[in-house]
Amino acid sequence: MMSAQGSPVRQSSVRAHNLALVLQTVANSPDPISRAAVATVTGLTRATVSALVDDLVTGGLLTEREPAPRTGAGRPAVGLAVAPDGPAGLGLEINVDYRGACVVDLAGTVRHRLVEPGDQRLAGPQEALAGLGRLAARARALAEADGLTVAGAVLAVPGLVTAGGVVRIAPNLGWQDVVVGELPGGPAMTVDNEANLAALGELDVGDLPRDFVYVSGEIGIGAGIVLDGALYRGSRGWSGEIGHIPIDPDGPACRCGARGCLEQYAGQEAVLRAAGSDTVAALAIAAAAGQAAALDALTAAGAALGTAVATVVNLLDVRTIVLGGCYASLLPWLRDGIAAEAGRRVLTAAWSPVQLRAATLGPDAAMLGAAGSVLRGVLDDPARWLSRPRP
Amino acid sequence: MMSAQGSPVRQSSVRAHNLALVLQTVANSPDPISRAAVATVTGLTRATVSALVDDLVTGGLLTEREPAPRTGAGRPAVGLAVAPDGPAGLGLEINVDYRGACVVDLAGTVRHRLVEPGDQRLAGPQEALAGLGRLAARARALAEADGLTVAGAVLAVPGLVTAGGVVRIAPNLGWQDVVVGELPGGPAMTVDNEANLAALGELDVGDLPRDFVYVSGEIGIGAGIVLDGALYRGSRGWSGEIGHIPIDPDGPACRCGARGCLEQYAGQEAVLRAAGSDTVAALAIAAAAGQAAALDALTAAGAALGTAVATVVNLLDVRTIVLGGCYASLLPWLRDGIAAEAGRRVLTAAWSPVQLRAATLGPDAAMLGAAGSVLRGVLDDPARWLSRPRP
DNA sequence: TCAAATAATTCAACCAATAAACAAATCAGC
DNA sequence: GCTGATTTGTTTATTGGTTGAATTATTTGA
Repeated sequence: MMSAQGSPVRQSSVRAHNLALVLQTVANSPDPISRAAVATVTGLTRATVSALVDDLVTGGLLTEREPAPRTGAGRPAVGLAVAPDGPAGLGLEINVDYRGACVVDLAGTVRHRLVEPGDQRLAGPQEALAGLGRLAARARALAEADGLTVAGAVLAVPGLVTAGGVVRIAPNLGWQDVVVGELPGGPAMTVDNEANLAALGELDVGDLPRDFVYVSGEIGIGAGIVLDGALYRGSRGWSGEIGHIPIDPDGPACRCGARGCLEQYAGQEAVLRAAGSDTVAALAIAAAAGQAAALDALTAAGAALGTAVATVVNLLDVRTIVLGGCYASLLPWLRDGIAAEAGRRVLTAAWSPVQLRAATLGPDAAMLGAAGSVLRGVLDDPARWLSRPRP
Repeated sequence: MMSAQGSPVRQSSVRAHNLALVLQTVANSPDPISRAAVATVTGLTRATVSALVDDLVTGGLLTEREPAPRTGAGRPAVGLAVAPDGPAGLGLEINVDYRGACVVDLAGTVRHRLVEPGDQRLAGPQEALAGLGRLAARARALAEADGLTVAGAVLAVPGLVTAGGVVRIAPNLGWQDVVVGELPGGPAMTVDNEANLAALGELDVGDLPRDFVYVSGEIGIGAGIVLDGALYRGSRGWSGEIGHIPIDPDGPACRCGARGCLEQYAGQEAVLRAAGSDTVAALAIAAAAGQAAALDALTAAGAALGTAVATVVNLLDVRTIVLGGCYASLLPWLRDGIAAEAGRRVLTAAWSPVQLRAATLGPDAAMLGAAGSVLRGVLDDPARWLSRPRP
C-alpha cells in the first residue's frame, strides 16, 4: 500500500505556513486591512496575527497605512498593506520579434516596462541573451532607484525548457539546446515556457476558476495548464504542446514531422495565408468588415481549435478555456466555430458548456506572468525571504 | 497578486502530519522496521518517533512484531508493521457483466473477494444496487469475523460520477442520473469512475512513476490520470474521457453524437468486429496464431490508440502509459502500432520515448483500487482514524 | 464625563518536537 | 564468564509556537 512520502514537519514549518497565510490575506485584500480582520479571515488568534505581522513589517513585506474609513465605535484599526518598497519580480521575455523586461512589485503594479523590438531570429541566441542582459540590468537599476529589491528573475521563451534552464528547442526562434546562463551580476534567473507563464499571468489578474487552460496563439500554438490553482508543468516541464494535437491524421505535413497537427489549421501563419491577410491586425479589420475570405478562414480555424479544445476538455475536465495571443483579438470571429465543435465533441457539454474567454493581458502576458511567478515565490514562502542572506 | 488561500495550521496539524509520515514509512517498508530506522528514514528524532508509534500502536494501526534478522552488535530492534486487524477497505464494483466486492487490509493483502457474474444491464440500477448491497454486507461480515473494521467503501462504476455520488451517465450500463444511496447499515460509501480507481489500483501495487495515464479498454475507453502521485479528477470529476478524443473528424458516427471518436477505432466492439472474433480471448488466440484479420484489426486499433496517446503525452507530458482492461492482454500486438504513431506525433519522442506498460492487476483493478483508496484515506490522515467516534 | 465598543498587546499555559542523557539488551573479544 | 562497545528505546529538560484570557489603548455615543 504505497502512498506519497513527505518530509517531517517541525514547529518552524507551522510558523512559515501561517506567515504565508497572513501575508497572502493582506495581499489579496483590495483595501488596507486590520490585524483583527486578518485574524477573523484566517481563523488565527489576534495574538498570533500580531506576532506574525510584526515579523512581516520588520522584514519589509508589510507596512502600516491609514486605516480604512471607520465605522461605529471602538479603537480605530491600523491598516496593513503590502510594502511598496519590498521585493520585486523581474519578468523577462525573448520572443520572435522583441525582447522585454518588466518590474512588478508585491502589490501587483507594474513599476517599469522596457521593450526592444527587433527580430530575435536574426540576432541569434548569444546576441539575444546579451541584449536581454543589458535590458535586465537597466530594469534592475530602475527598480533599485525606487527602493525595491529584485527577488528573482524569470525568463519566458517560446519553446521547450528543461529543468536545468536549458532551452531544448524553440522552433520559432531557431534555438536548439541553448544554455541560458546567469544574469551578469543579477539575481537568480529561471527559464520557463511562454504559454505557461502567460497562463500564470492571467491567473494573477483575472477572475478565473482554479482549473483552466490558457491557449496561446502565436507563430506556434502553446498552452498553459492550470490545475487546482497551480501550473501543471508535467514531469519534465513539457506539458501543453497543444499545437501538435492531431486534427486529421491525413492532414497537411507539419514541420514537427507528423501530419495534420492543429498548428497547420489554426496557427497564425496558416490562418493568415488562408485569409490572404498580412498581419493579425489586418485580418481583424477584414473580418470586422465582413470580408468572406477572412470570415471563412476564421471559421475553419475555429473548427480546428474547437476540436482541440474538445480533446483538452474531455481529458482534463476544465470548464474554462482562455484564448490568448492572436486569438484574444480574433475571438469574436472564432468563438462560434470553437463553441460549435466543442459542443458537439465534449461529452459533458450538454450539462456544462465550455466557457471561452479572451485573455486580458495582451502581448505582455508572459512577461508579466514571469514577474508574477517570482512574487508568488515570495508570497508562498515569506519565511525564506525574511531569512535571506543580506549584503 | 492572488495566491492560493489556505487554512491556519496549529500544533495538532504538525502531529497529524508526522503521524501520517510514520505510518506511511512503516506501511511502505517491505519488512518489519524498527523505530530507529523510521527515525533515520523520516528525519524525525527517535524520541518523537517513539511517541508517535505509541499512539499508532494503541490506536490499532501498528503492531510490534518479531524484529527483522539481526546484524551486528547492539540492543535488538523491535519490528513495527501495519496491524493485520486494523481498518480495512471495502472495494465495490458494478460493471457490465458482473458485480463484486473485496476486502483489503492496511498491508495491502486481499482478504476476501466476492464476485457475482451476471448482466447488470438487464438487472437495472435498482436491482444491481440491491444485489451489491447484499454482497457488501456479506463482505463486511467476513471482514468483521477476521477482526477487521471496515473504514469505508468505494464503488467503481463505468461512467461519469458527480461529487454528490450521483451517476450522471453510464452508457454501457444503461444508467442515467442514478442516485447511489447509502449502504444499508454499512460504512460511508463514495462512488467513483472505474478507470480512475483502476489507475489508483495500479499505482498501489506497481512500480510506476509519479505521473502516468492508465488507459482502460473495456466496452468504452476511459483513462485515469495520475499526476504527481495523486489522481487528477478534474474540476467536476469528469476527467479522462479519452474514448471520445477525435481521431478523424469525418470518421464513423459515435453514440456520443460526434464523429470519429477513438472508441469507434479502438473500442472493444469495433476491434472485435473488424477482427471477426467473438471475445477478447478468442482475438488473442487468433492473433497469436497469426491470423491476418486479427493482426490487421489490432494494428489499426494500435494506430488509433497511438494517435490518442500522442495527444495525451503532448498535452500532459507523462512518460508512461499503462494499458489496462482488454488492452493488457492484447498489448503484444498493439504495442508496435501505438509506438509507431506515438513516436511520430509526440513532440518530445526523440529525446524521451513514451513507455508503454501492460496493467498488472487484471479485471479486478478497479475494485482493488476502490478498496485501496479507502485505505489511502486512513494512511493520509491517521489522526482522524485514531479519533474516530467509536460505538 | 463616563460607559460601551473595538483594536492591539501582554502573559501564563499548553502542545509538540528536539537534544542529550540514560537505561536496556545484545555482540565481540579476551 | 566478564567487560566494553554498540545499538535501541525511553526519559527529562528545553525550545518554539499557538492559544486564551486579561490588559491597555482609543474612539463613539449618551
